[in-house]
Amino acid sequence: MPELPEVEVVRRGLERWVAGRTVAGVEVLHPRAVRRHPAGAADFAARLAGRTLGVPQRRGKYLWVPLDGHELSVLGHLGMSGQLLVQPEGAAAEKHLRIRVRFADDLGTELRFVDQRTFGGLSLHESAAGAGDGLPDVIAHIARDPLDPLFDEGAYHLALRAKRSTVKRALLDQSLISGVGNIYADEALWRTRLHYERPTGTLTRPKSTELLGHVRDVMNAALSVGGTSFDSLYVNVNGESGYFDRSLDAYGREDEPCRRCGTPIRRRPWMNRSSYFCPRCQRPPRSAS
DNA sequence: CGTGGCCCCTGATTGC
DNA sequence: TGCAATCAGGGGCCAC
Repeated sequence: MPELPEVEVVRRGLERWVAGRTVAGVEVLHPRAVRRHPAGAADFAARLAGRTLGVPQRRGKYLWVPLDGHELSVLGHLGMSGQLLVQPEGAAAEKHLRIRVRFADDLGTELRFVDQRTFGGLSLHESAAGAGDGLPDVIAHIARDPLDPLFDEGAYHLALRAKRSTVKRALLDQSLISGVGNIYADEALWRTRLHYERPTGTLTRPKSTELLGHVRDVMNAALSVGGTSFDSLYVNVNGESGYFDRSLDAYGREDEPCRRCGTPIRRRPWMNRSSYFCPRCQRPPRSAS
């Protein structure tokens, strides 16, 4: 489940259902699910067993759970199709169940990492130097996300202007601003009336500020209704869908009328994905088609 | 060095 | 019905 709002929904679910619990045993059912764990599946399982889970944290689309002592954290990324589910111990295995975490208590539930496309995974990492929240060292280069109180807006604007790139690429650059993916990038650009290929160097400070405001607004709105779910692939830890798909203005609305001007929304192939935009509200820059 | 292109994987859907 | 092509909320890696 991809972008910031969906990952935050999962983080909250983990905080409620697994924080404070002690791991009894771990089963890795697919090696790709722990490929970011350098020492391999057996080491991952062995080092997690017996540890107590702290309060889950998130930066952008990454989430991590500090272990007791806080020198080590479980890092998770959902990729395109990953799910973290809290299931009854006896529930039938999901088709794409990759990792199972059993607990040493009698609550009767376990944590499952389910991932159809195996782009996501779990791994164990040391905490970055000076990070009190157990931030794993391997994601120290990921920028703070726009909902983080410590997000440095001034530095963000400067870095954005310095890029020799286009605005949507910059929004998706997780080292510049994290948590934004294809859906919320298109939504924020629509709200700001910006074309996705607008060169970053031509953005004025007010326009850049407006775009950032829309990124925050659309993410907060999505978060308040449980995120965006088109299908059962994108659910919270209890398997429930969010409702923000009903509120999307651009993403997935090809040929449907723009809610501002009625012009049909267009879809263009872009970076092995798609960009959705209103051809009237979001005029392309001179150099682009 | 940044930047852009390609690849990793499985499954649903569409078109011939 | 069958098969190929296309597409999907991500990011790492590697040529330029």
